Amino acid sequence: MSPSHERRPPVMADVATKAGVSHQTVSRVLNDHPNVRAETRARVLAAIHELGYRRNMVARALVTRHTRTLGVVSFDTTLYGPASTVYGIEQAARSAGYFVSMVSLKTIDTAGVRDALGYLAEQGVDGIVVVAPQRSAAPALADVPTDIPVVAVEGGHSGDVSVVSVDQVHGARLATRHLLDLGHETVWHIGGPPDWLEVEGRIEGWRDVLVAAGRPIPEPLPGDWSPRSGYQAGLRLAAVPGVTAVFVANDQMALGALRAFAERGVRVPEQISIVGFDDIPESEFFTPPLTTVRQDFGAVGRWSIELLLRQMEAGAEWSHERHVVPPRFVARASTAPVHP
Amino acid sequence: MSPSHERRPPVMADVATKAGVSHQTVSRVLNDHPNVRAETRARVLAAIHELGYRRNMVARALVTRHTRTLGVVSFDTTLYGPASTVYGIEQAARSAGYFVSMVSLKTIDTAGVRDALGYLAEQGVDGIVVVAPQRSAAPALADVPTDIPVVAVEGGHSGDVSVVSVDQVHGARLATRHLLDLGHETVWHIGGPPDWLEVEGRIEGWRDVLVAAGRPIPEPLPGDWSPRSGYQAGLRLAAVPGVTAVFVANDQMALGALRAFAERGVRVPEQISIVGFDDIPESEFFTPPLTTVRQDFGAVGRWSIELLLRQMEAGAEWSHERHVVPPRFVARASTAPVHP
DNA sequence: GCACAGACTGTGAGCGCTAACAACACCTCG
DNA sequence: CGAGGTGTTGTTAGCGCTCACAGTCTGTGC
Repeated sequence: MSPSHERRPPVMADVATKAGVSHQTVSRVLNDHPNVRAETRARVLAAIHELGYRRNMVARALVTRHTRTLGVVSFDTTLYGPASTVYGIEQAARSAGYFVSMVSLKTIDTAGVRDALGYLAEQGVDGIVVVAPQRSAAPALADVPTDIPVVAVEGGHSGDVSVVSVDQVHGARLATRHLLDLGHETVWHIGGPPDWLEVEGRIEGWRDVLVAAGRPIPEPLPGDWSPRSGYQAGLRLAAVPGVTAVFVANDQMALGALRAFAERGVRVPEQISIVGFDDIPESEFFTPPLTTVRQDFGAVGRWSIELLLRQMEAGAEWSHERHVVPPRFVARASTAPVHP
Repeated sequence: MSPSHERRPPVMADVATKAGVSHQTVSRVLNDHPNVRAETRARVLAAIHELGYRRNMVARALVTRHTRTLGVVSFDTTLYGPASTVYGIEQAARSAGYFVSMVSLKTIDTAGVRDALGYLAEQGVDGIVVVAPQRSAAPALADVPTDIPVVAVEGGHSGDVSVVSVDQVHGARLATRHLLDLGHETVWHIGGPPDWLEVEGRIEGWRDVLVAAGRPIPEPLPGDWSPRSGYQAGLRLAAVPGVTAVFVANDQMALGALRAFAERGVRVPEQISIVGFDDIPESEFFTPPLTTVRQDFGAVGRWSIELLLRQMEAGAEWSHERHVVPPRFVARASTAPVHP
């Protein structure tokens, strides 16, 4: 009831009074303005400490017109890839002095992305990173509020935004070529969910190599990134005679396939060679340790912030940039020369 | 140069002018105030649409004194547990109409947590969830700014904050008892990093059951959650004669141990039984599929928001609450009766 | 001794919004 | 028919901060 009871946190004016200066001088101390006498600064600092004063960034943002907050829109941050990317983004943002406001979408559709961007814009974020690897996210990026910089991660080539991505095609080529080099006649493929751009890139690279080598191109098996879908595809593959090499679109599905083969008594790599994609921390300890293609998600996160900050500095006269992070082939024990 | 060139986004006053009303009426429309004539509302809405107006939430927050943003402090969101928890938090927060501002710490020390809390407080978040499973995080929670509600996930009993956690002790008991029930003389343990509260809980539960059954208590082997550390511990265990059952503090280390045993020619579960903890999506497809204890991270996330919101509503006269999420034992193929 | 630069500090306005109150129209009812 | 609601709108005053500008107080050079 009594207003004295619910005492409000101290504001700049309180500090000023206590230190015997004007609120403006307090502001100068807080913003490291050069023209403040050392003795005055000390007095202000003491008052701040004594009162437990904390600057109200909301009021500051209202006048400076920037919040030092970046928005991140992502999809299922439970998956290792997005989680690592977002982690990289967050670290890079914070070391550049920015906060991160997260929106994780349950499903990626144009409306969802559009809404998320709208919310973030209302919040006044200074820039946005969209980790939206699905094709259907692209249209939403097209009509983003023009006054706020956006970087897409693994996004489409939707003209108007900067993009950071891993060279999926190249990664798939490395995997496929490795298998052909081991003497396999052809390579089967377990793919990811259809709408994903990465999935298309991996199929493209895989197909390229087979075509160039004049090998038969088996129909890719469908998957959804989950170990279970890899397991089911593996079961089907185990029943197909003559399969000796499989390129799987991610490590988790590769794990499922490994399990399926183990159950069917198909020995890896003696009878079938498997290559995954991602190089999750577990892959090295699969049975057998998985040969795979590493994506440097941390680098993707860092680069997305790098491009975003550049774009924020440049302002309007900014030409959109594209950065490609190279994948790296990691040979382990799940592949072997074809046994005659 | 010309100020007309860089046109500012429209503000409430622009909408008001266009609709021929006062800015206050626009505000009323935006806030769903009942007392606005339908015809007026329509005119305002039209003006908003036409101008592409978006409310400035920063200005709004300055006067309402809340931002509709929740802060989340977490540790290494690359790990499955924290990632899933944070995901659950984010979803629950958003469906309650809140944004989430993330801070992921690289290392958890008191200073780091304190800083993170300070930053978030400056940002004006309405509440904070701290996913800080280490003992060293507790002191920082003690001196959190008193005016802002905080919920700790897997945190210590640091008196002053609400806590959501999984019953680690119970989970460990389930795992250990299962192994004893299968006829194993005793159960070895590969533990997590020392500072973690969960680690202590799991050791406690494991030891309890062994003590109650009057079994010998082997020295726990150290680990750091990584598959590699599990692998190394597994290698050491494979060299110890008479080991028939191991309870591993998480699934990733269990994977490493599985790998170590495979390399040493120790068959699982025929010669050694293994139980993990967490039930990550991969566990079901390990070789062999891992018997483990499931933690419902999604529920943890949802509950933490639930408690936080309650606390925010209650305000000062709030007594701190504790919610415990039960773990669930999941039997699979990595355990078997001891072979005589 | 006075003009003048330079260092330091204070004053006023305003960012875009909401809350509180005032004002007005229109109705109802004794 | 005037007192008193009730619905609808406008006016004013901040929220806590920074920016632009105006002082004040030195010290320096001629």
